[in-house]
Amino acid sequence: MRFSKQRELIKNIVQGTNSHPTADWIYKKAKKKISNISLGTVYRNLSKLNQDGIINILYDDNIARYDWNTVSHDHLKCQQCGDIIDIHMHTKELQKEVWNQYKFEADNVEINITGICNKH
Amino acid sequence: MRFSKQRELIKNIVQGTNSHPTADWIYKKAKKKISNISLGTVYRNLSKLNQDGIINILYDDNIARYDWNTVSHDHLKCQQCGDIIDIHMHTKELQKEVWNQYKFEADNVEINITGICNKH
DNA sequence: TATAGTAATAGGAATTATTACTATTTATAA
DNA sequence: TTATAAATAGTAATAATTCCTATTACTATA
Repeated sequence: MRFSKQRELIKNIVQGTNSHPTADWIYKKAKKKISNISLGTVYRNLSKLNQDGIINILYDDNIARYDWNTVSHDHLKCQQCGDIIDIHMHTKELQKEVWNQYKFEADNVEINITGICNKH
Repeated sequence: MRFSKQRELIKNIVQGTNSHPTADWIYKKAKKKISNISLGTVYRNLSKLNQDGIINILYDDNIARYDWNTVSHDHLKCQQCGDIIDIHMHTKELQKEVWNQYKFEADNVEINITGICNKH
């Protein structure tokens, strides 16, 4: 992958926040540094960075959000403030269970939990 | 909730398939019976039926799919054929765990597992 | 039963999110 | 340097969803 300052900026923006930003949020932030950056560039690079395992995509209902954390894949979503909190659950047992029960070869297990976070 | 033949039809379409259809699929199917039904009507009624607990919404990446099965909330998604299989996992322990670890009051736990199903 | 008032519903337009296309620019390697 | 392949900006297209206003189902009254 060839270097580009746009991609570098986009990567830094994602890696600089814990807020699981949307493409649009990243675009607005990027515009402050490169004023003529295009939204297409943002989307293209986000998906490229994801393909290379540098960042992670998660889907909050029907919109894509981006996460620097490529290890833990579970999330708590607060229904009151909308915050999304990264957590790590032990999923190996679940993987075994779906094999035993359904003969399904699990590759990735993702747990999304909604509720009320400890700020309320 | 007032009766409408559009909603009745939409409910029957969702309840008549195991394929976790998208809004667009339901719309096309509905058009065969009510040719001028609008996509907005389909969306509105799907979300109304969901609010009333008659059907269930699940998100396959960023597109909404609808499920007659309002009990089991976990899914296996095959990466080969795209099929989505309803399963039921025990999530009470997970609920307890997030309370103990994060003081997060879990309301709903949803597990999405991707991999290869037993047809391959 | 017929009618009038009203709130829910419908269709279609509008909005939002994402992807595709193309002419131009830029990073990199010979 | 220069060739060239990849990336960009800008714009148009598509996809997914929500909003707006005319229409309709339902209820109470005559």
